[in-house]
Amino acid sequence: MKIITWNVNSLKARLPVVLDYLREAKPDVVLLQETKCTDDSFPALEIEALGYNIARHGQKTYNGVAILSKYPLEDVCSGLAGDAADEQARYLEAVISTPGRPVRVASIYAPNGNPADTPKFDYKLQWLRRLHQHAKNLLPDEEAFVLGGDLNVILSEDDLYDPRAWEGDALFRPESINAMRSILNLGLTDAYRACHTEPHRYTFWDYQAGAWTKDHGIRIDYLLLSPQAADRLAACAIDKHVRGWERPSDHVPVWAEIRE
DNA sequence: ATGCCCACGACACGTGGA
Repeated sequence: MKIITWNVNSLKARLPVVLDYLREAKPDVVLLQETKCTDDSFPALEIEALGYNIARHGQKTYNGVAILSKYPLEDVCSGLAGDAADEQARYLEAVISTPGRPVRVASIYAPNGNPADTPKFDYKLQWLRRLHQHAKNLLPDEEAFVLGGDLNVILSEDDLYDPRAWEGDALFRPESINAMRSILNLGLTDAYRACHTEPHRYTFWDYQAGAWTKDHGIRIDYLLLSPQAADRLAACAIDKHVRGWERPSDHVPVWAEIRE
């Protein structure tokens, strides 16, 4: 089963690129972030025409996550537990019902958190703590699960082009790194790092300052696997070439192949 | 040292992204 995660930075603005990519990559499951559209205005027909079932959790203008699947979606649940007052559409979970072994997946859009001396940063850290708690609650069920998305955390200096450029940024603050490490330390596997050790492989390049042509990127999009999913991991890669397409997202897709 | 670019909402530029 080929599962991809992709922050599209507006599904409506990106629809031609998304459809081209789905036709090229033929993923079974797609975890989308920053759809930036309400559930009513989600461009479902064009995506369903390619054979996908859709679960969506959107809001106007900001955030928004969705799951596309060639297999039926079951047990769909929107919103991250731990704060009933949180109205930002950043988490959607479902079970992919295959003829073989099912896989639980989540599409995750963690808060950016900048500027780091404001309540936005506190919200980011609190949100990551809630994600930690939720992952901890899932693990005893011993299911294969894949938490995929834009975690908005740069884990190490191997995952960015220039540490000085990111010093003090909410994506690279020690508190953010520690919050994400504590999630990994529950026993989750960073699928890309399980398959590739070479440094400086990125998933995001800023639109500004020629970041793409200079390869000034960061790695902030992840597929985090439960032990039962990691046992079935066959391959993982970053589809970097998509960043060079016409009107691209600033993020590119990351995919993993999970044996059925 | 800072902004560069892009998307959105609803027309002008402010907000948010990372």
